[in-house]
Amino acid sequence: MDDRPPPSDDLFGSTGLSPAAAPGDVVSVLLPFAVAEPYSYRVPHGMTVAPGDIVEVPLATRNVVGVVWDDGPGLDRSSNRLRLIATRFDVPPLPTASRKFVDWVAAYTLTTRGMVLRMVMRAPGALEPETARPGFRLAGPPPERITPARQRVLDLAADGLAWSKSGLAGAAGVSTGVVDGLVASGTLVPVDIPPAPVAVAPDPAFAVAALNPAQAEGAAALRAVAGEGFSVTLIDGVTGSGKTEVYFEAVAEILSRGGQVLILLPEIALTAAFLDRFALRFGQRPAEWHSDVPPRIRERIWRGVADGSVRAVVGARSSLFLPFPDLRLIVVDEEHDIAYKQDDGVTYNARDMAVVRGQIGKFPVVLSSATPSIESRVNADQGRYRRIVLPDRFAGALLPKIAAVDLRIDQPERGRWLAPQLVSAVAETIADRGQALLFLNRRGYAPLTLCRTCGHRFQCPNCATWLVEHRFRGQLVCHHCGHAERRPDACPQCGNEDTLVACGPGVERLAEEVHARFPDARTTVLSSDMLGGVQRMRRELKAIADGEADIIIGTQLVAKGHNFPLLRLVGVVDADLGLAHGDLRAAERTFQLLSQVTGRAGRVGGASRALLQTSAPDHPVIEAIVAGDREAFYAREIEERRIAQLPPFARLVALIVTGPDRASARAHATALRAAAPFSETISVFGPAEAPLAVIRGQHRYRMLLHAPRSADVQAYVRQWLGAAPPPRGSVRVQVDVDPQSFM
DNA sequence: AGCACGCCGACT
DNA sequence: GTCGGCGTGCTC
Repeated sequence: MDDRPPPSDDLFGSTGLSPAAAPGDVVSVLLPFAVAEPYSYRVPHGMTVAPGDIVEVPLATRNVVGVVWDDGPGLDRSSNRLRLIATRFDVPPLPTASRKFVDWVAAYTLTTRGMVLRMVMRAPGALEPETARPGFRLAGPPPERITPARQRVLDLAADGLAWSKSGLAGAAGVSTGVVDGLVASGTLVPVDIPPAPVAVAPDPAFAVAALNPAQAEGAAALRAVAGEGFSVTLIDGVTGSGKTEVYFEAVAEILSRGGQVLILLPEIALTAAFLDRFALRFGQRPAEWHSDVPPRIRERIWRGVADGSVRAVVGARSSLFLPFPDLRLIVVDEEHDIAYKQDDGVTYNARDMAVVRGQIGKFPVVLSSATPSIESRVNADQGRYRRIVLPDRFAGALLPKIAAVDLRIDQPERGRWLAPQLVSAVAETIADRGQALLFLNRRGYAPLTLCRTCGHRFQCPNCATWLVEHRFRGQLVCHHCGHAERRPDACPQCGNEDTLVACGPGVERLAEEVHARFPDARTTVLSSDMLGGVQRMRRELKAIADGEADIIIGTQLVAKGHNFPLLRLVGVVDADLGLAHGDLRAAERTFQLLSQVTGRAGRVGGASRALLQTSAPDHPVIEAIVAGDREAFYAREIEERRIAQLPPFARLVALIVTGPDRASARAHATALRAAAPFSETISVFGPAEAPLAVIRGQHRYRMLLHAPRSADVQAYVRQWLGAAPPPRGSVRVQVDVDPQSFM
């Protein structure tokens, strides 16, 4: 996102304060699913409603939850057939800012407002009043017969507080029958236990951090903008420079003024450690919001956010849609991360939408990254965003020395993946009691399995992809749809045994080589498909931090935020991996990933180094990483984007046509292309079969729309889709505004 | 989102 | 010959 116009009221029609609607009046109600527009309902006797009120309305044969919207009545057919609102929930109304945000996101992403509202209404139970838990309190006369068990219960209940039955029995070491007996005798009386608060207000003064001069300057700048309406600030500092401490000061400022804050993180896996870090600074954990939070807790957080009692939320991109009545700051951590752009039914980029939410709510937005996205960097360079640069590593930690290993000269042996130079570096490091990290962004054992006799390759039955061998599990797995099959002993095509060969390396295969080369080293493999889930992962990370491993082998996830204090060497096994396909952001992503993973080394004390195995040591991305010259990378990449008129110097929209067979997808894509309106400035490319031609049995064709920054691409696409024949059968058209990838 | 309506395989 | 699979379409 960049300089596109701020959300303006005329985008949504009437947004002025609508008066409460009285019985007999007709109001618009937006429903949380893919209906195009709000429906009209009549307000029944004895009820008044206003925009934002959450209501239950009849729809066909059942009742559904919806939100009274700001639109005027939209139905022109005889209004005496309108149905009545069934109930109005006794919960705070959805704030005006949230409603404007829903409208804006829908208009920008070209989805229906209902689909966006669905992302707001993701805690259905939150609308019911919170049920108090039944409990008991000491109040009545002592029982006629006193026993040792009864006495223990009474001693505990003497505090006069409300106890749950099981809690009281458990603490007294008796069965719940003893408690029942005391209830029967009237000694204990039933009371409601009020629900525990889902999050305690953080204390902005709990543990104020000691900041270095650069951090202090940044923190002061952020505190200054904290009350000044909308702005965007990019905190740009290398890994370990203390960006979090700086934006925590902005968080503290807002908390001390009584506002709500939201911190977005790209990955759920990172939140646990982050919550602890937040608690160290603010004395309390913030509320946590992502898809793995259990439904009960989700409901309570949703309610707490809506009533203003939850003051700080840390969450995934979906937390942008929580019903904050008084949000005054959003921080987007690791703002460059592509995890912010995804499909939750609506294709949106949470970083960009956070900026929009700030514009609507008139509060500051902070973007933080060691490797900012090209978009954010350009916005900062052109003065649209404030930029805070943190140049140094904190507490004297040094940046690692980085060198390339030229695989054309220093070749690994056949069937091996580590070049002699990297092998000796690992040997030296572990001999010296340091840890070595080998990074390979490929899960499993081998990315392709083929038959040496007949050439058969194992392909996914649902996708146009090769199956990846996972040897520990004995399976061949598709990384796109999850299809898994047992790895056979014989080739399914020619029937020959012992003829299947694995091609290329994955982390499992790399581990095999490491075990062979360093049989005495303690080796750990970290991969997102690791058995044992989050718990196991947390244990492994702690074990590594405690020095219980010598060599760590990992995929992408080791690059992200985890701190390995003993790490002395990072080896990137295939630095060229991300540069292979001609994606728009291939160079940017590779730069970011390599910066992050090499930044794992030497965070605290001690000399450290990183080695990048590459067949293209003179590639600009590799050169920039080796030279430690971020600015060279940014300057060059920004200039290339400008010359090629690619984002952020132009706008792109992808249209993806999917169908159950190649012919139907292709036919509709062709028909759609023919309907594209003529434009002097907007060009449409394609359709072409997508690089991933089939996913989950869906055949895919892509078109790409290219427009100048000033163009209203949404209006163009809306007109285009309106002019095109509607897709028939199970053909679908997916619109992706600002696509991140061309796959 | 649900729920009904509508056209093609395995059963009492 | 029916029961029912879920593909498609509609709900103020």
